[in-house]
Amino acid sequence: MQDTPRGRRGRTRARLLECALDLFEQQGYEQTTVAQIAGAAGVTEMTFFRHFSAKDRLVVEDPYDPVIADAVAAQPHTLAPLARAVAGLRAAWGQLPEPESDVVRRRVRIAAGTPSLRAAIAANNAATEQILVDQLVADGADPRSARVAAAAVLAGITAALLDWSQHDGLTLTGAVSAALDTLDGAR
Amino acid sequence: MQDTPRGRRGRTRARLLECALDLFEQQGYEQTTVAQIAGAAGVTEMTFFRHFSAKDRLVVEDPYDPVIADAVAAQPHTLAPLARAVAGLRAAWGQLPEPESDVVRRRVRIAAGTPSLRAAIAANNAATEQILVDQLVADGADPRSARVAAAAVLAGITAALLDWSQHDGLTLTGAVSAALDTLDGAR
DNA sequence: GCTTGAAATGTTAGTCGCTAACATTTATGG
DNA sequence: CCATAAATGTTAGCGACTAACATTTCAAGC
Repeated sequence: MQDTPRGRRGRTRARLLECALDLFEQQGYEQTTVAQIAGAAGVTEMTFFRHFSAKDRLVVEDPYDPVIADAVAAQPHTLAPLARAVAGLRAAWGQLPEPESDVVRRRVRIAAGTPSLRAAIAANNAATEQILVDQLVADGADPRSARVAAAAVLAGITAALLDWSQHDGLTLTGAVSAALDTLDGAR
Repeated sequence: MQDTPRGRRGRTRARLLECALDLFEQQGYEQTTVAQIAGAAGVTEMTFFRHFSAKDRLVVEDPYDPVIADAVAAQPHTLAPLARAVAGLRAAWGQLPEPESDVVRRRVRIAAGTPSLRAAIAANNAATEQILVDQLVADGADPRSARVAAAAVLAGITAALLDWSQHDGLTLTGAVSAALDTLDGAR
């Protein structure tokens, strides 16, 4: 009895999301109006904003913050901030539930081709960045280095995600893993 | 006879910028309306948009793209993508004209406290990122690694800038230099 | 079955960022 | 002094988003 869609309520949200992704893929994100999405879902513009606080929330999803802090904390404190952040994210990734690549890919693909959405993703990463910073600092890292390392790692992973979404034949996990290697200084 | 403000024209742009920064600092970016800015500068809303294509352009400035490509190209191709990007930016920074810290700090400080502006900065970095990627790839780097490295380095430097703007007693150059050290794997 | 109360949706009206089409002023320079 | 172009103004409108208030829907208790 968590938040599984039931009754008519949960359905509306799902319908809005589905209609929106369809429209975005057909005619582009910027060209699609909220009124169109609402209309396609058989609902009012007002209702749309009751389910999604903003248009970009259809594409940008909140990250898995809680797992990350723990994973970073578990890394050896002898590493430099960047290396520790990388090691932490590598560990965290293993613990995350394998996402449904289909939906994720659709969303990320749309985001990849829309500058304003890429910006929205970056803004969304701010929360995760803060968690990363807090954990690194709590483990004795210099605050300034921690912030730089956290921002760099998240941006690197995000870049890998955007790239992954546009080329078939790559696994999500593989793309992220390769990105972490690069951030670790690997060729 | 270049673009030195003269007559009444060049003054308008400067006045808009000045009034805007004042208002932003007094009441915040989001709370300040374009109409207010225009009014304070004794001009119409329409005229504002003739000088700045969007509200955020008052704060987010275009980067110094051209220098970067050359600097990256000059780095030894034996380095890994991340290391080469860091070395390139380090070299590029030395060639850039020392900016007027006052104005820069004002703008960055405003951006640091405004999520939507941080997003705008990220969007603005996209162009520079592409240049970095192109140069790294041209020098033989793997495209995927190049993208990750470029995104990471730019995000790291941006994070350092935002941090620098909020703490007195730091030099811009020092902050950037320290960020590059962190990205290089230094403690 | 009927009522009740809350959740979901609708209506209306408005703000703000931004654009377009067209008119008007202002400032040179020949 | 006049022609021409740059700079500014006017009006109208779109799209994202918000607020205040009215209405429908639906499940639970009597």
